[in-house]
Amino acid sequence: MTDKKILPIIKEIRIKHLIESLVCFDKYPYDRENQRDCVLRLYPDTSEKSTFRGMVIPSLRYLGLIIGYEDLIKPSANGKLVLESLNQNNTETLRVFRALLLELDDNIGFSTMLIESTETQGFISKEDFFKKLTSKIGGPSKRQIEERINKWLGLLDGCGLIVLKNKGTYISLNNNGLSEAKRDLDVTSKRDNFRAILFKNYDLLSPSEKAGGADITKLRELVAVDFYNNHGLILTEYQFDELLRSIPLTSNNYIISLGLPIGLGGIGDRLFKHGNEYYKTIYIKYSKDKI
DNA sequence: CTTACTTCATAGGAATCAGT
DNA sequence: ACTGATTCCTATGAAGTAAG
Repeated sequence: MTDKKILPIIKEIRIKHLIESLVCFDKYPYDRENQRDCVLRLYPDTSEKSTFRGMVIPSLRYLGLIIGYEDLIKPSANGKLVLESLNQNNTETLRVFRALLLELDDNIGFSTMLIESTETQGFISKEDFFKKLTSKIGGPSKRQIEERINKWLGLLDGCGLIVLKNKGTYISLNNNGLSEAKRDLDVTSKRDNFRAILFKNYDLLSPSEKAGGADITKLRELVAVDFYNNHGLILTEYQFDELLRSIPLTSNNYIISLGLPIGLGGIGDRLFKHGNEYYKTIYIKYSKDKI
């Protein structure tokens, strides 16, 4: 039984292009035509098929920055974090990118392997690293596997988690970036505030947004942005789900009920897994509302 | 008109290509 | 050999169509 990881191919790894494209998806949510035209302006003299569909959409989706398909594409909550960081400065945007990327990377284990590989010399040659990886990364062909690894390393380099030296033939860790990202991904500092911030943002929703239960997708976004703007903390979607699962659904003060997707209702949303079920909406009832 | 089947068009992702 | 762009493949679903 092979437990080889399948590493997706990320065609577009230039952070600048990724971010500017993401801005397009944010500027025109659920408006494919304008999203396309906006993105194509970033790639002059290229076709929709090659850049918009061939590069930008798959890349942003793999990176978890957009959700939905076809006419229902918009930024994810993680994508919103990146977009919010644009109000700050470039350093800050890279910080958000690093944290999100390191979280994704944990599924593949690059950084873990790199930490092990570089502890004696401080670096590892790309050749040696490839040898280490080929037994762990699956793919259709050697060349494809190498391209995927190279793209991923390029991303890690571009956001400051690693440093590619000597034209990329040597890899070393960017210890500052890596430790900052690890701190940013530490969930303990977020645990205490989570319930209060969740409830606060739930309460802020309009009655129509709460009718029939509030969209968990929407709350993920609001809560993450609140954590970021008001506390400087990076709460990823994964962490939101983890924390939401960790709070009791009933207490003396409130009752939380989760709603299943109805019909096609879940399309364009990332559903919330709790137990063995996937939920779309959340409804909170406070005990002071009791009749 | 409805139904059951076929064809067509499109999107997304995988793989390959081309200029430097 | 790299980097950026293009082409290829396949699933999905819309549109078309002919028989009942």
